[in-house]
Amino acid sequence: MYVSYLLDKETSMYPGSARCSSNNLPVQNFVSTPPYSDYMGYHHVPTLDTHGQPAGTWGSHYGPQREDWNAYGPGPSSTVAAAQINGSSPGQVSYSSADYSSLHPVGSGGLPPVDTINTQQISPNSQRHSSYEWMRKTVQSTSTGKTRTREKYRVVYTDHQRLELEKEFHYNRYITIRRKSELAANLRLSERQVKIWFQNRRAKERKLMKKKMTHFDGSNLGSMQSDSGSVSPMPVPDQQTHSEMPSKEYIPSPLISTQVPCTNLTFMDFTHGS
DNA sequence: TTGTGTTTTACGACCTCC
DNA sequence: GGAGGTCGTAAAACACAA
Repeated sequence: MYVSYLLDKETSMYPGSARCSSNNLPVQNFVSTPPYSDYMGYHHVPTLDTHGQPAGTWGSHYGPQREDWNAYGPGPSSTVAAAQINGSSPGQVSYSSADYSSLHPVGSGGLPPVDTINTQQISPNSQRHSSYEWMRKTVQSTSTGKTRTREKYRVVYTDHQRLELEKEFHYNRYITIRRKSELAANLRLSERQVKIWFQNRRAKERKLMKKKMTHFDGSNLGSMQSDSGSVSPMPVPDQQTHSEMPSKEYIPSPLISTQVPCTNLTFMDFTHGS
């Protein structure tokens, strides 16, 4: 299944990375336990607790929501860094998909003030996060002349954030407005970040499928062909027709297997529980 | 340690739909 | 017109070979 793939990927991808080594809990816990044995049949049931932890503290380890990070101050970056590296781990917490918004209304949860987080103290990557000086600077794109503030440019999501996003992605590749709002609130991300993450994730999937198709082109393409002879490994939404795009009131279907493509790398056994 | 390739966030341009 | 889609791309973050 993909989540285990993700986790395996994560552990192999960041064997000694700040993400893993600093989080202490999330990834290690995920991997050391049976790969989401209780997650195999992920159906978005409200009682789902992927970590065997009582849901209820979701998001408490994340800083304030970063929607546009109004002042572009040091807070958000240190927040994310803190979320990644703080001994308090997102992995300790879990959420119940359907009801976590009620459990954790936005802005609640006793989130620690961002400015109370000492990034130098908590970050093994302190060489990266220790100074705010670089954040104050503005990056000037040489080709376009566009400017971006560095702290705005890119943050690294925690393993936990990414895991939850992946889970949601497995449930449905197109997130509803409501779920986006819930997820954003509970992951301490902005809705925009969640939206963009899904966009990027779909792009990644298309890229992988394209890569796969080019691989099959030279080998056993025949096995990928449908009865009509057309190659349709996955229902890629047509940009022109948006045939796969959800309507604004799109209701996610629990029939994941009919919506989520199966590749040997990604979406496997998601509805079969083993 | 360093150079290089890949992945991950984030954005802009452009499109369709409501 | 706004929201959200894809596509292309920038650049940080990361992995890994030399």
